[in-house]
Amino acid sequence: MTKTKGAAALPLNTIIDGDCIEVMNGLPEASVDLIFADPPYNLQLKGDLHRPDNSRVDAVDDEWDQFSSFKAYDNFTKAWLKAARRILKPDGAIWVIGSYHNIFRVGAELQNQGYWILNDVVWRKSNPMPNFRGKRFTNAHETMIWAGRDESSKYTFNYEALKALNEGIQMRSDWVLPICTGHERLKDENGDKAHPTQKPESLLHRVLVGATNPGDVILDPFFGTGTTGAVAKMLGRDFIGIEREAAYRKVAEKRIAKVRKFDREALQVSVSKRAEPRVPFGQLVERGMLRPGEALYSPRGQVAKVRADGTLIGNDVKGSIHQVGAHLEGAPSCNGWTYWTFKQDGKKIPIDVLRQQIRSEMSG
Amino acid sequence: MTKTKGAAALPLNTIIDGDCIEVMNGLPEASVDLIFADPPYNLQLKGDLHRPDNSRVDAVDDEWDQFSSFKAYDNFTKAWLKAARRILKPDGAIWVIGSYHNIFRVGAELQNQGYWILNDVVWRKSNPMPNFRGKRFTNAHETMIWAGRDESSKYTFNYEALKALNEGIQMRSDWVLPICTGHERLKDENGDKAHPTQKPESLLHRVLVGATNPGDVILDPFFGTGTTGAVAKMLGRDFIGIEREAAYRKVAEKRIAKVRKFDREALQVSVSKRAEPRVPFGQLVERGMLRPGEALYSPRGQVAKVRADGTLIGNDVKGSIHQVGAHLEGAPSCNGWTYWTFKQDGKKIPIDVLRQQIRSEMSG
DNA sequence: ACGAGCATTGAATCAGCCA
DNA sequence: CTGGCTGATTCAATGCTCG
Repeated sequence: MTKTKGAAALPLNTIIDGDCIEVMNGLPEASVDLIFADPPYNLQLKGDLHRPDNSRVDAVDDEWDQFSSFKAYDNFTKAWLKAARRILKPDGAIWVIGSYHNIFRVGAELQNQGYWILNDVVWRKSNPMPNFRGKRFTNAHETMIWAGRDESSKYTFNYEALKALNEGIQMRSDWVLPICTGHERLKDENGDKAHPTQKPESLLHRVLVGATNPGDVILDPFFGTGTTGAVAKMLGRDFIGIEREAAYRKVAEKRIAKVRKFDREALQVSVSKRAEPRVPFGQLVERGMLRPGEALYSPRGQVAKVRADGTLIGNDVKGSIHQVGAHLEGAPSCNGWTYWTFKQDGKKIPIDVLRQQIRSEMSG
Repeated sequence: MTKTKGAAALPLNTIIDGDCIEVMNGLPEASVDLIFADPPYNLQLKGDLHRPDNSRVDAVDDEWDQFSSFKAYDNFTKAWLKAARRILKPDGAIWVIGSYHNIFRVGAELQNQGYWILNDVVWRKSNPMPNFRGKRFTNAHETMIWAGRDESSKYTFNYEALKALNEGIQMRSDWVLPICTGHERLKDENGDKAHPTQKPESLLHRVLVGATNPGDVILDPFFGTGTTGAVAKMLGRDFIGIEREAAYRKVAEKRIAKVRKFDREALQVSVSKRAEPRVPFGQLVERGMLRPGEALYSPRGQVAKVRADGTLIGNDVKGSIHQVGAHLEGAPSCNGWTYWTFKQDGKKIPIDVLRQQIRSEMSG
């Protein structure tokens, strides 16, 4: 399955073999909604990371050796973050997960390149491995950085859905979730774990429900055994995976083939009022739900009169329902919809009820 | 009180007026056991922020937190970390606290200079300020980096003391502690907060109990109102504070003068009570214990379907497990946990069983 | 004295559309 | 691109007032 964007096609729901930087550079720019990346953490640079050159002086002391290693890791980080940024849509965003070994370097480079950090999110593991030697704190968390492509990116954030996931309380930057074990943990032919750092599907579920919409394209440049792809498929999103190791690709293919998408009704999530159509106050007057000259009441009993053009006049102040409300309260702003009430059969009813009435007519 | 180290004297238990870099450069090298630093975060705030009730948030807009660019902030960070490293004993260590605005840059520079990161420790705030506009996750944590002066530093780590503080369980890298409020929060003559970012004593208590011994010398280059000094004195450690602002120094002096060593009451502050952890229903969905689209059954056999955000839809009503249950019963409220069952092997099982399962994982 | 209820507050990179 | 207007949005804890 592919989507065309200008001349180039987007290889949706496939796992691409290759180096993620080269592959991303071959994709059309501004074509991806979200990137989720779980880059290598290790600084013991094996063959897979881009070495700067072989100019390492002999008999370097530890400090220089560290510096050269960090330098190589930084070059690698710079390169893939740059390639990632090019293919992100202007309103796209990125998530990167890491530990203290690498996350500070990744975070600094994100900022250097102009990504705009939105939150750092702590994955607090409910069942971490203990520190056996008792020399440090149990390493019980990993850090994710969530950043928009630019400071001005209008990133996707499904606030209400996340609040619902958390039973009505807004979602915090620390998430308590167990590590990936049991049946979810993929095994190879020998019964050993197929990948050393397989992420739990619960983690990706929360990321994708919160930061994407159905039909969005999610790219994972370090696909591994495909947790991102599996959860994207479940949630009715499209994915693009990039992975160089044939063994991981094979496991991921098989895994994702088995996944079934949740049914459409189940994929609907709670939406914010912001997503609902705007109804101008004037429409209530035009429709005769409120009549010119009719009185509206503030919470403290002040009165304003409705005018034919949908403005109010009260206390010598004329203006919109919001402006007059703000003036009466001496507040910088005011939501007139929830501020004003009108009288019906002697009872005071919020004008927002009338707006809801119009909205339900529009949708139904 | 001073200690002599070679020729130079160490100004113990005093607050030094001046720029922290210059002052540290004037201290003898390799003379300090621990540094605790709470540097400016470089918040880069733009306009005003109001709460939904229209009250204005008192932002951290102090002059000392302003930097012209990341480059300027990096130069500042480089300079003070270098000065700090020089005065640390070979087996000394440093703690730095920050948020996503600055901590990645600090962490990368620590690594660049040869400090050896031991843990990143997450301070999870039990009572953070919410995200008022619903545009991001509640910023509910700050990050501390704990690093040895060198890779080879034999740093102090009081494993057993921390385990005791944690009711017999190994201390993890995430600490749940409240922010500094109430009587602990220092006020100026006008009754306003004396410092915009005063840290709680419980935080410093845990750091100092875990990473120093009685008699150790702890230096804080951004002393502020002196939480580090106050807790050091309580715990029988020596401190050196550096602070440029006369107003902060004055408050800190007065505060520390009042502190008595081994204040029992203060010790108890850090021991947290364990309540039964709250488990949101959404977590059952994220973790795959219940799948979106799956049916739940009411006692009278009515059916509702689970959605991806942990809400239910049944009989055209959407909402939490509690709300939909209450609606079906025509009741004002309903405990969804005991109300709903799911089917497993043909048998109906209360969803509360799944919650218990999660709780036992969390505590075990 | 005690409890209910209301006001206050905290390291915050906190809007989006249309003219 | 700017300016102006609409209108969406909060959790935990402390301390004070009032009955």
